[in-house]
Amino acid sequence: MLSKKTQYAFHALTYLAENYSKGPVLISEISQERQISLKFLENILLELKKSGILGSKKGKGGGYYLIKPADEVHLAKVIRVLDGPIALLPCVSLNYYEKCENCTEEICGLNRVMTEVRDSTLKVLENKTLKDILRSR
Amino acid sequence: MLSKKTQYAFHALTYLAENYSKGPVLISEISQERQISLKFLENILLELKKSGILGSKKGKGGGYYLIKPADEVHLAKVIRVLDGPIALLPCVSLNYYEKCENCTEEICGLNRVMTEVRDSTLKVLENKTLKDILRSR
DNA sequence: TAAATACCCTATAAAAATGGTAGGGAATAC
DNA sequence: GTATTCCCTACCATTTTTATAGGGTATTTA
Repeated sequence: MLSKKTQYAFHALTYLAENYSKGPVLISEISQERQISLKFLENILLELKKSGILGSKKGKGGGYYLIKPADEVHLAKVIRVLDGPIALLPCVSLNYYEKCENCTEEICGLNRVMTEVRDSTLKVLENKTLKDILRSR
Repeated sequence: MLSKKTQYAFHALTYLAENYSKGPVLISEISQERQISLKFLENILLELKKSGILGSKKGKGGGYYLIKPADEVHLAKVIRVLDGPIALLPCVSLNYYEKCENCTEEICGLNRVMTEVRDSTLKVLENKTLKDILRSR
């Protein structure tokens, strides 16, 4: 399951996408509109910024904004930034790979099946973008 | 990611499948062969029994055994028993559905996409069985 | 250049989930 | 009736999750 953090991230990002033309948006505005605890949201937006999804501007008239248009922000990327691996096992993760103990990948049947699961999940998440989850369509 | 519990369950179940002809197998034997803490494994096997995947026999000559042949035990079922929902959001879970707060499903874009993810994941996990993850093939 | 604005960063903490342990109870075989 | 083996409940330590607090730093504007 996706963490609250990731779910909040999606809510915040769609809000930013829907208000793209307004320029930088205040954390407090997103917090109020999407009912997310202000300080928690602050951390989330910071992580999204560090990962290159958002930009920010300080001082009056500042706030957060999408660096790329909504249809270039892939859902898989957002999940990876906040929740980490999408795969069901570390040994089949593309971005967070870790070797299994007590299990040789070549002969491990679970490894084979979970690779299949990963690929079919990514086929969706890497081809869907923020644009696909906007409210106003 | 799958919990250790679920991963151990798969290891135990494949061991039982590979020794299907032997009849009931001791917890302690599975524990040793697959390097799983005895008491932790005990809990796992009990859950698998309660959910109808395993049968058990007490007293001398007792142990745990698969109720159905390996190719009738679907991976999705095992995951659901030990880890709960397979879906990425409660509001798209088939077996553990919960309504979202602050979000109407009809207009929620995330709901639509995560339903797609769920379906593509289940397409794999509901069609693969223990037989597909055995070591000896 | 001072004051207001708004993001930046670190630390802390409560609550929940995870991973594992303990010990006696109940059924079965001999 | 005794040894065997699963059954069941409770407990515990650690980690992760979900926040909260509070000051720091950069920017704008007057």
